[in-house]
Amino acid sequence: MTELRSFDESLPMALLNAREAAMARFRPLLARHDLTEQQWRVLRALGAESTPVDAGTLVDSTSLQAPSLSRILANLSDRQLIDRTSSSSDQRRAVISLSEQGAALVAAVAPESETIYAQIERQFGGDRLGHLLGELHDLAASLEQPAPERQ
Amino acid sequence: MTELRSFDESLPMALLNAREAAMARFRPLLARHDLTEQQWRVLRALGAESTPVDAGTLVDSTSLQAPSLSRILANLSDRQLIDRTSSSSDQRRAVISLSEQGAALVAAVAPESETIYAQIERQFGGDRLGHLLGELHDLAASLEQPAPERQ
DNA sequence: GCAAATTACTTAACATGTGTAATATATCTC
DNA sequence: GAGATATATTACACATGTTAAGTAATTTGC
Repeated sequence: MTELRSFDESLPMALLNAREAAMARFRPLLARHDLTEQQWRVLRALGAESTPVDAGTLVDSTSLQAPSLSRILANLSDRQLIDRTSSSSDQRRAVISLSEQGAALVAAVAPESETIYAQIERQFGGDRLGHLLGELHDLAASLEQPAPERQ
Repeated sequence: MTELRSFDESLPMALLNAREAAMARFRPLLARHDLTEQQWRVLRALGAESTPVDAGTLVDSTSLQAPSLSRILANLSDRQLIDRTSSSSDQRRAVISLSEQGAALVAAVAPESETIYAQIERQFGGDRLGHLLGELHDLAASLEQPAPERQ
């Protein structure tokens, strides 16, 4: 009989717990600004771009599903945090950018977010955290490769 | 002006992406057995216990909220995957254990899960993965400590 | 140049989950 | 026994995942 590995040895559970613990630090900040995690992911992604992006790009960079993103964009647009137009060369494409208000919100959240991040680095160790980040990226990259056939 | 750290440097995003990548490997397995991630977390937690547990214990071990757990238990109970009684010594306490069917389901999923896990270890390196798990546990542990006051 | 296929995005519908608050019900404390 | 506390469930409002269908714009093949 195959023994199932314990909770502690489960990679998905370890990742979930670590993320939960990290988000617990950030969630109050987002709540103060009436933002869900996903809404913040979108605003953050937009803030990272120097030029307006289309919805497909956002789907990729935020790891959200297209229907979820549509709803979130509608919400952010209602709140006037983003501007939406359509590409002149391809009118199917939505072109999205931070509005002035949206940019101001990102600018307001950023320093608080960095403060929290600095706390985490002090507690866990900056170098150690940097190394962990690298490992997480590598792990995600190898997992995105198809599983090799067993020889 | 505070520059927001890029997506790549964000710990929550890195954890989310890594978890997504990992779950992508496991999700088809769960789907074949008509289980959501959370339902599986509960069954797995129950499978790990040698004795029946109460709902509060499950809340802790699965990182689910009590109301979510209640609904999930109702669902699993409808599907006869768990048995629920109440403690004779304290009738507020729900006493939950895997049913015979539930144990059979866990036993059916376990070997497939281990196969997937072994693939991940082959791709990423077993030692490296073990070390990463340790770091994730440590990170979660330090994050669960209250943030120290800045000196 | 036009019908058919494709692409990009949106909308709908449904199930599930989160988060907070309110509600039994049982137990404990005085 | 009255009131406080603990355990679990229920209720509600909302966000998200997922699948499917819909709309409009563009490209392709003839």
